[in-house]
Amino acid sequence: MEKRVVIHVDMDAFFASVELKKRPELKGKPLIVGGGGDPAKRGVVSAASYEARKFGVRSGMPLRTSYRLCPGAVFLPVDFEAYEKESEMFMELLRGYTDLVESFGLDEAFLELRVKEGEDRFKRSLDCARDVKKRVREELGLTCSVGIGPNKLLAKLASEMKKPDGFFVIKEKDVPGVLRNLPARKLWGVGPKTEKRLDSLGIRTIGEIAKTPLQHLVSNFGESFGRMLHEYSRGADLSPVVPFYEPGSFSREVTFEEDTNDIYFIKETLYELTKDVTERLKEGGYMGRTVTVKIRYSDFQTITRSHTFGEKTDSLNDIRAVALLLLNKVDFLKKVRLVGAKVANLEKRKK
DNA sequence: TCTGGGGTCCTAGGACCC
DNA sequence: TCTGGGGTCCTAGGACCC
Repeated sequence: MEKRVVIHVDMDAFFASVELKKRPELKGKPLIVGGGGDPAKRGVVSAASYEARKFGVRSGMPLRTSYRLCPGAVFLPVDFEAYEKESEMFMELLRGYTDLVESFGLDEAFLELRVKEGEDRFKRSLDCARDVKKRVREELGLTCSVGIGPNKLLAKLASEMKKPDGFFVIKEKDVPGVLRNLPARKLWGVGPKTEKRLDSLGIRTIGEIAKTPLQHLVSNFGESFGRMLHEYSRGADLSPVVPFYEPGSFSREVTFEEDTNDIYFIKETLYELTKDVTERLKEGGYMGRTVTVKIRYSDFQTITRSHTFGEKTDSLNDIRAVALLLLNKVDFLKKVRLVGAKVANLEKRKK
């Protein structure tokens, strides 16, 4: 019998660190990457250097807010191409250790190692993880945090523990001690909403979730999510490391610089978005069946309208025509801040 | 001070079929 | 007048991840 061990590698402040490689003279300064790089305009923080984080800047926060917290920061626009290039080198480096590498976004990956019965599971993973950190530093000039565990859930939790430049191992026997006092929010799948709902039930830590009877979780959170909370809070996770997923959808959306009720402008924008999505469809050799149009109003209310074709398609004409029909089903009593287009239900085109 | 963009998965209700 | 039970597909919305 083989056993597995999972390593999670998480690049530190990835976008910001790549920018520092491009502009070493900015080293030591607070650096905020987001949107078009103009903190007076709409956008959110994609990454902040640790110097900027000292001021309370966090990724996901509005750029304007980050400017208020840290007006002395250097603001830079997102340069996806640069990060994708760097990410590809990172993933390639990791694939040198095993075929079982699952990328998770541009800056994270899971590695799975298989070890024989009797062999110390963690010994080999420790050597591997140390080597990864060393080579990421030497060959990419970047630092990363690494976590090791018996599964993805615990490996990811471990890499979180000692950021930045961290290294941490969670074994099964450590689970009660390490997880017990962590806030519930740290658990995979627990976001702001679930955190609040748990709190209202008097549950604040992962240990408290683990002590809650399964039936109680299921009746409050549903069969699927309730069971998930029950298992994750005990450190249990059987999900495999999967090197490649077929995509399920392609989408593009834009937030306008200013809210608008100019229907022609919205239509024109939607046209461009469907064009982009269709191009990606064709490039990847996919066809889709479901087209969805998304509208976000100025009050942030977000609605979607979708249509499913009887046959899959990658025709710009079909997709555009349906997108416009769907747009007719939404009302424009309020101004619009975002419009989006998505094609889902993808299937690989037959050659 | 407002709140990006690209994804995944889940739920609930209705239509439709057997 | 009363009207099941199960399965599948579709739509719309929401939570969460990076």
